Amino acid sequence: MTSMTPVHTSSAADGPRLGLRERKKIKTRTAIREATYALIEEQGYEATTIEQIAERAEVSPSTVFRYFPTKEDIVLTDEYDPLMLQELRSRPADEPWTDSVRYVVGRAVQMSDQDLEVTRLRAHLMNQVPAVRARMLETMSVTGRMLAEAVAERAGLGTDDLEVRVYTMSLIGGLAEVYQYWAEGGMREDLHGLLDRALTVLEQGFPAKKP
Amino acid sequence: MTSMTPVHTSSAADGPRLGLRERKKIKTRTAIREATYALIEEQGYEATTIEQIAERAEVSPSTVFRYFPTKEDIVLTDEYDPLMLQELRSRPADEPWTDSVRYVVGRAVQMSDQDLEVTRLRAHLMNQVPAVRARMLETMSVTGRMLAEAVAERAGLGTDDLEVRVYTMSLIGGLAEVYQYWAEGGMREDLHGLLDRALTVLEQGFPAKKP
DNA sequence: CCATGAAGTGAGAGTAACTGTCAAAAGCCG
DNA sequence: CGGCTTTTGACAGTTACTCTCACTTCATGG
Repeated sequence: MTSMTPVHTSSAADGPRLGLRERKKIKTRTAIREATYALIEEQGYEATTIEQIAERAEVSPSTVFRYFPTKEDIVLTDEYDPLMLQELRSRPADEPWTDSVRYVVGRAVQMSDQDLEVTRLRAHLMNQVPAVRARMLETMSVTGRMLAEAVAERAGLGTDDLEVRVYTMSLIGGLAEVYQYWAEGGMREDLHGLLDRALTVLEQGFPAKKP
Repeated sequence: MTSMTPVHTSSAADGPRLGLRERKKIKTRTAIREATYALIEEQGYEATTIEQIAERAEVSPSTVFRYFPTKEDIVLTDEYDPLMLQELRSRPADEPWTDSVRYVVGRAVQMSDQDLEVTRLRAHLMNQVPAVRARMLETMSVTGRMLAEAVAERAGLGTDDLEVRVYTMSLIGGLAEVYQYWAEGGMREDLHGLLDRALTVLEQGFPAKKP
Protein backbone atom coordinates (compact mmCIF):
# COMPACT_ATOMS: atom_id res chain seq x y z
CA MET A 1 0.00 0.00 0.00
CA THR A 2 2.77 2.38 0.89
CA SER A 3 4.91 0.37 -1.49
CA MET A 4 3.53 2.36 -4.35
CA THR A 5 5.96 2.56 -7.21
CA PRO A 6 7.71 5.91 -7.08
CA VAL A 7 7.18 7.72 -10.31
CA HIS A 8 10.43 9.54 -10.57
CA THR A 9 12.88 8.91 -7.82
CA SER A 10 16.29 10.12 -8.73
CA SER A 11 17.66 7.60 -11.15
CA ALA A 12 21.39 7.39 -11.70
CA ALA A 13 21.01 9.57 -14.74
CA ASP A 14 19.78 12.78 -13.21
CA GLY A 15 20.98 12.44 -9.62
CA PRO A 16 24.59 13.51 -9.46
CA ARG A 17 24.78 16.84 -11.21
CA LEU A 18 21.72 18.45 -9.63
CA GLY A 19 22.40 20.74 -6.71
CA LEU A 20 21.15 19.84 -3.27
CA ARG A 21 18.36 22.33 -3.65
CA GLU A 22 17.00 20.77 -6.78
CA ARG A 23 17.19 17.30 -5.32
CA LYS A 24 15.28 18.39 -2.26
CA LYS A 25 12.63 19.95 -4.41
CA ILE A 26 12.10 16.72 -6.27
CA LYS A 27 11.93 14.87 -2.99
CA THR A 28 9.23 17.06 -1.49
CA ARG A 29 7.31 16.96 -4.73
CA THR A 30 7.13 13.19 -4.78
CA ALA A 31 6.61 13.08 -1.04
CA ILE A 32 3.51 15.20 -1.44
CA ARG A 33 2.25 13.13 -4.31
CA GLU A 34 2.72 9.85 -2.54
CA ALA A 35 1.19 11.11 0.66
CA THR A 36 -1.79 12.14 -1.40
CA TYR A 37 -2.13 8.83 -3.18
CA ALA A 38 -1.91 6.93 0.07
CA LEU A 39 -4.45 9.08 1.85
CA ILE A 40 -6.87 8.92 -1.02
CA GLU A 41 -6.71 5.17 -1.08
CA GLU A 42 -7.39 5.09 2.63
CA GLN A 43 -10.14 7.67 2.87
CA GLY A 44 -11.22 8.74 -0.58
CA TYR A 45 -10.61 11.97 -2.38
CA GLU A 46 -12.93 14.45 -0.75
CA ALA A 47 -12.20 13.27 2.75
CA THR A 48 -8.53 13.95 2.23
CA THR A 49 -7.60 17.49 3.16
CA ILE A 50 -4.53 19.47 2.27
CA GLU A 51 -3.68 19.65 5.92
CA GLN A 52 -3.53 15.88 6.17
CA ILE A 53 -1.44 15.68 3.07
CA ALA A 54 0.94 18.26 4.42
CA GLU A 55 1.21 16.47 7.70
CA ARG A 56 1.98 13.10 6.18
CA ALA A 57 4.43 14.57 3.70
CA GLU A 58 6.04 16.45 6.58
CA VAL A 59 5.76 19.87 5.04
CA SER A 60 3.55 22.84 5.77
CA PRO A 61 0.27 23.38 3.94
CA SER A 62 1.81 26.46 2.37
CA THR A 63 4.41 24.29 0.75
CA VAL A 64 1.84 21.96 -0.71
CA PHE A 65 0.25 24.89 -2.49
CA ARG A 66 3.60 26.09 -3.63
CA TYR A 67 4.18 22.83 -5.43
CA PHE A 68 0.69 22.23 -6.75
CA PRO A 69 -1.78 24.96 -7.53
CA THR A 70 -4.81 22.82 -6.82
CA LYS A 71 -5.62 19.59 -5.10
CA GLU A 72 -6.57 17.99 -8.37
CA ASP A 73 -3.19 18.79 -9.78
CA ILE A 74 -1.48 16.70 -7.16
CA VAL A 75 -3.21 13.69 -8.57
CA LEU A 76 -3.14 14.55 -12.23
CA THR A 77 0.13 16.25 -12.98
CA ASP A 78 2.52 14.09 -14.86
CA GLU A 79 5.53 14.52 -17.04
CA TYR A 80 4.52 12.36 -19.94
CA ASP A 81 2.90 14.77 -22.31
CA PRO A 82 6.11 16.44 -23.48
CA LEU A 83 7.66 13.02 -24.00
CA MET A 84 4.74 11.97 -26.14
CA LEU A 85 4.99 15.10 -28.21
CA GLN A 86 8.65 14.52 -28.75
CA GLU A 87 7.99 10.96 -29.68
CA LEU A 88 5.45 12.10 -32.22
CA ARG A 89 7.76 14.61 -33.78
CA SER A 90 10.46 12.05 -34.16
CA ARG A 91 8.34 9.79 -36.30
CA PRO A 92 9.28 9.64 -40.00
CA ALA A 93 7.52 12.43 -41.87
CA ASP A 94 6.11 10.16 -44.51
CA GLU A 95 4.45 7.76 -42.10
CA PRO A 96 0.68 7.77 -42.45
CA TRP A 97 -0.93 9.79 -39.70
CA THR A 98 -3.00 7.12 -38.20
CA ASP A 99 0.06 4.96 -37.85
CA SER A 100 1.96 7.68 -36.01
CA VAL A 101 -0.92 8.20 -33.67
CA ARG A 102 -1.27 4.50 -33.08
CA TYR A 103 2.39 4.25 -32.28
CA VAL A 104 2.46 7.16 -29.87
CA VAL A 105 -0.70 6.09 -28.10
CA GLY A 106 0.75 2.63 -27.80
CA ARG A 107 3.86 4.04 -26.21
CA ALA A 108 1.75 6.03 -23.78
CA VAL A 109 0.00 2.89 -22.67
CA GLN A 110 3.34 1.16 -22.25
CA MET A 111 4.60 3.92 -20.02
CA SER A 112 1.50 4.02 -17.94
CA ASP A 113 1.88 0.30 -17.39
CA GLN A 114 4.91 1.07 -15.31
CA ASP A 115 2.76 3.00 -12.87
CA LEU A 116 -0.23 0.80 -13.14
CA GLU A 117 -1.47 1.57 -9.66
CA VAL A 118 -1.31 5.28 -10.26
CA THR A 119 -2.98 4.94 -13.63
CA ARG A 120 -5.75 2.97 -12.08
CA LEU A 121 -6.21 5.38 -9.24
CA ARG A 122 -6.44 8.23 -11.68
CA ALA A 123 -8.94 6.45 -13.85
CA HIS A 124 -10.98 5.64 -10.80
CA LEU A 125 -10.97 9.23 -9.57
CA MET A 126 -11.78 10.51 -12.99
CA ASN A 127 -14.80 8.32 -12.83
CA GLN A 128 -15.94 9.17 -9.34
CA VAL A 129 -14.92 12.74 -8.65
CA PRO A 130 -16.39 15.39 -10.93
CA ALA A 131 -13.74 17.95 -10.05
CA VAL A 132 -11.00 15.56 -11.06
CA ARG A 133 -12.77 14.64 -14.25
CA ALA A 134 -13.19 18.27 -15.16
CA ARG A 135 -9.55 19.00 -14.48
CA MET A 136 -8.54 15.96 -16.48
CA LEU A 137 -10.57 17.09 -19.47
CA GLU A 138 -9.00 20.48 -19.21
CA THR A 139 -5.55 18.94 -19.11
CA MET A 140 -6.33 16.85 -22.12
CA SER A 141 -7.51 19.86 -24.02
CA VAL A 142 -4.16 21.49 -23.34
CA THR A 143 -2.48 18.38 -24.63
CA GLY A 144 -4.73 18.61 -27.63
CA ARG A 145 -3.51 22.12 -28.27
CA MET A 146 0.08 20.92 -28.31
CA LEU A 147 -0.83 18.00 -30.44
CA ALA A 148 -2.43 20.37 -32.89
CA GLU A 149 0.86 22.17 -33.21
CA ALA A 150 2.67 18.98 -34.03
CA VAL A 151 0.03 18.00 -36.53
CA ALA A 152 0.00 21.41 -38.17
CA GLU A 153 3.74 21.42 -38.41
CA ARG A 154 3.79 18.10 -40.12
CA ALA A 155 0.89 18.84 -42.41
CA GLY A 156 2.42 22.17 -43.34
CA LEU A 157 -0.54 24.11 -42.05
CA GLY A 158 -0.83 27.00 -39.66
CA THR A 159 -1.15 26.28 -35.95
CA ASP A 160 -4.45 28.04 -35.88
CA ASP A 161 -5.94 26.10 -38.72
CA LEU A 162 -9.49 25.23 -37.76
CA GLU A 163 -9.44 21.86 -39.45
CA VAL A 164 -6.32 20.76 -37.61
CA ARG A 165 -7.65 21.86 -34.28
CA VAL A 166 -10.97 20.17 -34.79
CA TYR A 167 -9.27 17.01 -35.83
CA THR A 168 -6.94 16.87 -32.85
CA MET A 169 -9.59 17.71 -30.32
CA SER A 170 -11.92 15.11 -31.70
CA LEU A 171 -9.08 12.67 -31.37
CA ILE A 172 -8.53 13.70 -27.78
CA GLY A 173 -12.23 13.46 -27.07
CA GLY A 174 -12.32 9.94 -28.41
CA LEU A 175 -9.30 8.89 -26.40
CA ALA A 176 -10.71 10.42 -23.24
CA GLU A 177 -13.83 8.37 -23.71
CA VAL A 178 -11.80 5.21 -24.01
CA TYR A 179 -10.19 5.99 -20.71
CA GLN A 180 -13.53 6.57 -19.12
CA TYR A 181 -14.95 3.39 -20.62
CA TRP A 182 -12.03 1.45 -19.30
CA ALA A 183 -12.46 2.91 -15.82
CA GLU A 184 -16.18 2.19 -15.79
CA GLY A 185 -15.52 -1.41 -16.68
CA GLY A 186 -13.36 -1.79 -13.60
CA MET A 187 -10.18 -1.53 -15.66
CA ARG A 188 -10.38 -5.18 -16.46
CA GLU A 189 -10.27 -4.94 -20.23
CA ASP A 190 -7.12 -4.53 -22.20
CA LEU A 191 -6.54 -0.82 -22.59
CA HIS A 192 -4.41 -1.33 -25.63
CA GLY A 193 -7.09 -3.25 -27.41
CA LEU A 194 -9.70 -0.66 -26.59
CA LEU A 195 -7.52 2.10 -27.92
CA ASP A 196 -7.04 0.15 -31.09
CA ARG A 197 -10.75 -0.12 -31.62
CA ALA A 198 -11.19 3.56 -30.88
CA LEU A 199 -8.56 4.57 -33.38
CA THR A 200 -10.29 2.45 -35.96
CA VAL A 201 -13.51 4.33 -35.40
CA LEU A 202 -11.72 7.63 -35.69
CA GLU A 203 -9.94 6.60 -38.84
CA GLN A 204 -13.03 5.50 -40.61
CA GLY A 205 -15.19 8.46 -39.84
CA PHE A 206 -18.47 7.09 -38.66
CA PRO A 207 -19.39 3.50 -37.98
CA ALA A 208 -22.11 4.02 -40.53
CA LYS A 209 -23.19 0.58 -41.49
CA LYS A 210 -22.06 -2.70 -40.11
CA PRO A 211 -23.13 -5.27 -42.68
CA MET B 1 -26.48 46.31 -20.34
CA THR B 2 -29.23 45.37 -17.99
CA SER B 3 -31.44 45.01 -21.03
CA MET B 4 -30.09 41.54 -21.52
CA THR B 5 -32.55 39.35 -23.30
CA PRO B 6 -34.26 37.16 -20.74
CA VAL B 7 -33.80 33.56 -21.64
CA HIS B 8 -37.06 32.16 -20.47
CA THR B 9 -39.50 34.64 -19.09
CA SER B 10 -42.93 33.17 -18.78
CA SER B 11 -44.32 33.04 -22.27
CA ALA B 12 -48.04 32.78 -22.77
CA ALA B 13 -47.66 29.05 -23.15
CA ASP B 14 -46.41 28.06 -19.72
CA GLY B 15 -47.57 30.98 -17.59
CA PRO B 16 -51.20 30.49 -16.71
CA ARG B 17 -51.46 26.96 -15.36
CA LEU B 18 -48.42 27.02 -13.11
CA GLY B 19 -49.06 27.68 -9.44
CA LEU B 20 -47.74 30.82 -7.82
CA ARG B 21 -44.96 28.79 -6.25
CA GLU B 22 -43.65 27.52 -9.53
CA ARG B 23 -43.81 30.93 -11.12
CA LYS B 24 -41.84 32.44 -8.29
CA LYS B 25 -39.22 29.76 -8.60
CA ILE B 26 -38.71 30.56 -12.23
CA LYS B 27 -38.51 34.21 -11.40
CA THR B 28 -35.81 33.83 -8.78
CA ARG B 29 -33.90 31.51 -11.04
CA THR B 30 -33.73 34.02 -13.85
CA ALA B 31 -33.20 36.85 -11.39
CA ILE B 32 -30.09 35.10 -10.11
CA ARG B 33 -28.86 34.40 -13.58
CA GLU B 34 -29.33 37.92 -14.79
CA ALA B 35 -27.77 39.42 -11.71
CA THR B 36 -24.81 37.19 -12.35
CA TYR B 37 -24.47 38.12 -16.00
CA ALA B 38 -24.67 41.80 -15.19
CA LEU B 39 -22.12 41.64 -12.40
CA ILE B 40 -19.72 39.62 -14.48
CA GLU B 41 -19.89 42.13 -17.28
CA GLU B 42 -19.18 44.90 -14.84
CA GLN B 43 -16.43 43.31 -12.78
CA GLY B 44 -15.37 40.06 -14.35
CA TYR B 45 -16.01 36.54 -13.19
CA GLU B 46 -13.64 36.04 -10.28
CA ALA B 47 -14.36 39.42 -8.76
CA THR B 48 -18.04 38.58 -8.59
CA THR B 49 -18.98 36.87 -5.35
CA ILE B 50 -22.04 34.89 -4.49
CA GLU B 51 -22.87 37.44 -1.87
CA GLN B 52 -23.01 40.18 -4.45
CA ILE B 53 -25.13 38.06 -6.72
CA ALA B 54 -27.50 37.30 -3.89
CA GLU B 55 -27.74 40.95 -2.98
CA ARG B 56 -28.53 42.11 -6.49
CA ALA B 57 -31.00 39.31 -7.08
CA GLU B 58 -32.58 40.13 -3.73
CA VAL B 59 -32.31 36.69 -2.26
CA SER B 60 -30.12 35.20 0.40
CA PRO B 61 -26.84 33.48 -0.46
CA SER B 62 -28.36 30.21 0.70
CA THR B 63 -30.98 30.52 -1.95
CA VAL B 64 -28.42 31.04 -4.65
CA PHE B 65 -26.81 27.75 -3.71
CA ARG B 66 -30.17 26.08 -3.63
CA TYR B 67 -30.79 27.01 -7.22
CA PHE B 68 -27.31 26.41 -8.56
CA PRO B 69 -24.84 23.98 -7.08
CA THR B 70 -21.80 25.94 -8.17
CA LYS B 71 -20.98 29.40 -9.37
CA GLU B 72 -20.05 28.08 -12.78
CA ASP B 73 -23.44 26.51 -13.15
CA ILE B 74 -25.16 29.86 -12.88
CA VAL B 75 -23.43 30.84 -16.07
CA LEU B 76 -23.54 27.55 -17.90
CA THR B 77 -26.81 25.87 -17.13
CA ASP B 78 -29.25 25.95 -19.95
CA GLU B 79 -32.26 24.04 -21.07
CA TYR B 80 -31.31 23.38 -24.63
CA ASP B 81 -29.70 19.99 -24.46
CA PRO B 82 -32.91 18.03 -23.98
CA LEU B 83 -34.49 19.94 -26.83
CA MET B 84 -31.60 19.05 -29.09
CA LEU B 85 -31.87 15.43 -28.14
CA GLN B 86 -35.54 15.43 -28.90
CA GLU B 87 -34.89 17.14 -32.18
CA LEU B 88 -32.38 14.48 -33.05
CA ARG B 89 -34.69 11.64 -32.22
CA SER B 90 -37.42 13.09 -34.36
CA ARG B 91 -35.33 13.02 -37.50
CA PRO B 92 -36.28 10.40 -40.10
CA ALA B 93 -34.57 7.15 -39.31
CA ASP B 94 -33.20 6.71 -42.77
CA GLU B 95 -31.50 10.09 -42.94
CA PRO B 96 -27.73 9.80 -43.17
CA TRP B 97 -26.09 10.45 -39.85
CA THR B 98 -24.02 13.37 -40.85
CA ASP B 99 -27.09 15.10 -42.19
CA SER B 100 -28.95 14.64 -38.93
CA VAL B 101 -26.03 16.01 -36.99
CA ARG B 102 -25.69 18.92 -39.33
CA TYR B 103 -29.34 19.71 -38.96
CA VAL B 104 -29.38 19.54 -35.18
CA VAL B 105 -26.20 21.53 -34.81
CA GLY B 106 -27.66 24.11 -37.14
CA ARG B 107 -30.74 24.35 -35.00
CA ALA B 108 -28.61 24.80 -31.92
CA VAL B 109 -26.84 27.71 -33.53
CA GLN B 110 -30.17 29.23 -34.49
CA MET B 111 -31.42 29.03 -30.94
CA SER B 112 -28.27 30.50 -29.50
CA ASP B 113 -28.66 33.41 -31.89
CA GLN B 114 -31.66 34.44 -29.89
CA ASP B 115 -29.49 34.90 -26.82
CA LEU B 116 -26.52 36.20 -28.64
CA GLU B 117 -25.25 38.23 -25.74
CA VAL B 118 -25.39 35.30 -23.41
CA THR B 119 -23.76 33.03 -25.93
CA ARG B 120 -20.97 35.51 -26.36
CA LEU B 121 -20.47 35.96 -22.68
CA ARG B 122 -20.26 32.23 -22.23
CA ALA B 123 -17.79 31.81 -25.02
CA HIS B 124 -15.72 34.60 -23.57
CA LEU B 125 -15.71 33.08 -20.11
CA MET B 126 -14.93 29.68 -21.46
CA ASN B 127 -11.92 31.26 -23.00
CA GLN B 128 -10.74 33.26 -20.03
CA VAL B 129 -11.73 31.37 -16.92
CA PRO B 130 -10.30 27.90 -16.50
CA ALA B 131 -12.92 26.84 -14.00
CA VAL B 132 -15.69 27.71 -16.41
CA ARG B 133 -13.95 25.98 -19.28
CA ALA B 134 -13.53 22.85 -17.20
CA ARG B 135 -17.16 22.87 -16.18
CA MET B 136 -18.19 23.44 -19.75
CA LEU B 137 -16.19 20.47 -20.94
CA GLU B 138 -17.75 18.38 -18.26
CA THR B 139 -21.20 19.51 -19.28
CA MET B 140 -20.45 18.68 -22.86
CA SER B 141 -19.29 15.24 -21.92
CA VAL B 142 -22.62 14.67 -20.22
CA THR B 143 -24.34 15.82 -23.36
CA GLY B 144 -22.12 13.42 -25.24
CA ARG B 145 -23.35 10.60 -23.08
CA MET B 146 -26.94 11.40 -23.94
CA LEU B 147 -26.05 11.80 -27.55
CA ALA B 148 -24.48 8.38 -27.46
CA GLU B 149 -27.77 6.94 -26.32
CA ALA B 150 -29.59 8.48 -29.22
CA VAL B 151 -26.97 7.29 -31.64
CA ALA B 152 -26.94 3.80 -30.23
CA GLU B 153 -30.70 3.61 -30.35
CA ARG B 154 -30.77 4.58 -33.96
CA ALA B 155 -27.88 2.38 -34.97
CA GLY B 156 -29.40 -0.54 -33.14
CA LEU B 157 -26.43 -0.89 -30.85
CA GLY B 158 -26.10 -1.07 -27.10
CA THR B 159 -25.75 2.15 -25.15
CA ASP B 160 -22.43 0.98 -23.81
CA ASP B 161 -20.99 0.19 -27.17
CA LEU B 162 -17.44 1.47 -27.22
CA GLU B 163 -17.52 2.49 -30.83
CA VAL B 164 -20.61 4.60 -30.40
CA ARG B 165 -19.25 6.31 -27.34
CA VAL B 166 -15.94 7.07 -28.97
CA TYR B 167 -17.67 8.44 -31.99
CA THR B 168 -19.98 10.73 -30.08
CA MET B 169 -17.30 12.01 -27.77
CA SER B 170 -14.98 12.75 -30.63
CA LEU B 171 -17.84 14.64 -32.20
CA ILE B 172 -18.34 16.61 -29.02
CA GLY B 173 -14.64 17.28 -28.75
CA GLY B 174 -14.56 18.67 -32.25
CA LEU B 175 -17.57 20.87 -31.66
CA ALA B 176 -16.13 22.17 -28.41
CA GLU B 177 -13.03 23.19 -30.28
CA VAL B 178 -15.06 25.10 -32.81
CA TYR B 179 -16.64 27.02 -30.01
CA GLN B 180 -13.28 27.79 -28.52
CA TYR B 181 -11.90 28.81 -31.88
CA TRP B 182 -14.81 31.10 -32.42
CA ALA B 183 -14.33 32.70 -29.02
CA GLU B 184 -10.61 33.20 -29.57
CA GLY B 185 -11.31 34.96 -32.83
CA GLY B 186 -13.42 37.51 -31.01
CA MET B 187 -16.61 35.82 -32.17
CA ARG B 188 -16.44 37.67 -35.43
CA GLU B 189 -16.59 34.73 -37.77
CA ASP B 190 -19.77 33.01 -38.74
CA LEU B 191 -20.34 30.23 -36.27
CA HIS B 192 -22.51 28.35 -38.66
CA GLY B 193 -19.83 28.31 -41.31
CA LEU B 194 -17.22 27.15 -38.86
CA LEU B 195 -19.40 24.31 -37.70
CA ASP B 196 -19.93 23.29 -41.24
CA ARG B 197 -16.23 23.06 -41.84
CA ALA B 198 -15.76 21.13 -38.63
CA LEU B 199 -18.41 18.61 -39.54
CA THR B 200 -16.74 18.12 -42.86
CA VAL B 201 -13.49 17.27 -41.12
CA LEU B 202 -15.27 14.83 -38.86
CA GLU B 203 -17.08 13.19 -41.73
CA GLN B 204 -14.01 12.64 -43.76
CA GLY B 205 -11.81 11.25 -41.07
CA PHE B 206 -8.54 13.01 -41.33
CA PRO B 207 -7.72 15.99 -43.53
CA ALA B 208 -5.00 13.83 -44.96
CA LYS B 209 -4.12 15.41 -48.22
CA LYS B 210 -5.37 18.62 -49.65
CA PRO B 211 -4.54 18.43 -53.34
C1' DC C 1 35.65 29.21 4.97
C1' DC C 2 32.65 32.53 5.71
C1' DA C 3 29.76 36.54 4.41
C1' DT C 4 26.36 38.06 1.41
C1' DG C 5 22.54 37.25 -1.46
C1' DA C 6 18.94 34.32 -3.23
C1' DA C 7 15.71 30.75 -2.89
C1' DG C 8 12.62 27.87 -0.15
C1' DT C 9 9.85 27.21 3.97
C1' DG C 10 6.49 27.91 7.74
C1' DA C 11 3.23 30.49 10.40
C1' DG C 12 -0.75 33.11 10.39
C1' DA C 13 -4.44 35.90 8.85
C1' DG C 14 -7.85 36.41 5.37
C1' DT C 15 -11.25 35.32 1.52
C1' DA C 16 -14.85 32.92 -0.66
C1' DA C 17 -17.14 28.82 -2.19
C1' DC C 18 -19.66 25.59 -0.54
C1' DT C 19 -22.54 22.41 3.34
C1' DG C 20 -25.85 21.47 6.94
C1' DT C 21 -29.17 22.82 10.34
C1' DC C 22 -33.15 25.04 12.11
C1' DA C 23 -36.77 28.21 12.72
C1' DA C 24 -39.67 31.57 10.36
C1' DA C 25 -42.38 32.77 6.24
C1' DA C 26 -45.14 31.80 2.22
C1' DG C 27 -48.02 29.31 -0.90
C1' DC C 28 -51.42 25.19 -0.80
C1' DC C 29 -55.78 22.89 0.21
C1' DG C 30 -59.62 21.20 2.67
C1' DC D 1 -59.58 30.21 8.35
C1' DG D 2 -56.22 26.38 9.94
C1' DG D 3 -53.20 22.85 9.47
C1' DC D 4 -49.50 20.99 6.12
C1' DT D 5 -45.70 21.32 2.94
C1' DT D 6 -42.42 23.82 0.55
C1' DT D 7 -39.28 27.51 0.37
C1' DT D 8 -36.48 30.77 2.47
C1' DG D 9 -33.00 33.20 5.42
C1' DA D 10 -29.82 33.35 9.23
C1' DC D 11 -26.01 31.25 11.02
C1' DA D 12 -22.17 28.38 12.02
C1' DG D 13 -18.65 25.51 10.12
C1' DT D 14 -15.37 23.42 6.75
C1' DT D 15 -11.91 23.71 3.30
C1' DA D 16 -9.41 25.11 -0.68
C1' DC D 17 -6.67 28.62 -1.82
C1' DT D 18 -4.05 33.54 -1.42
C1' DC D 19 -0.85 36.81 0.56
C1' DT D 20 2.51 38.49 3.51
C1' DC D 21 6.49 38.34 6.33
C1' DA D 22 10.01 36.59 9.11
C1' DC D 23 13.20 32.75 9.26
C1' DT D 24 16.02 29.09 7.60
C1' DT D 25 18.79 26.85 4.11
C1' DC D 26 21.56 26.53 0.18
C1' DA D 27 24.76 28.80 -3.41
C1' DT D 28 28.90 31.41 -4.35
C1' DG D 29 32.60 34.53 -4.88
C1' DG D 30 36.13 36.67 -2.42
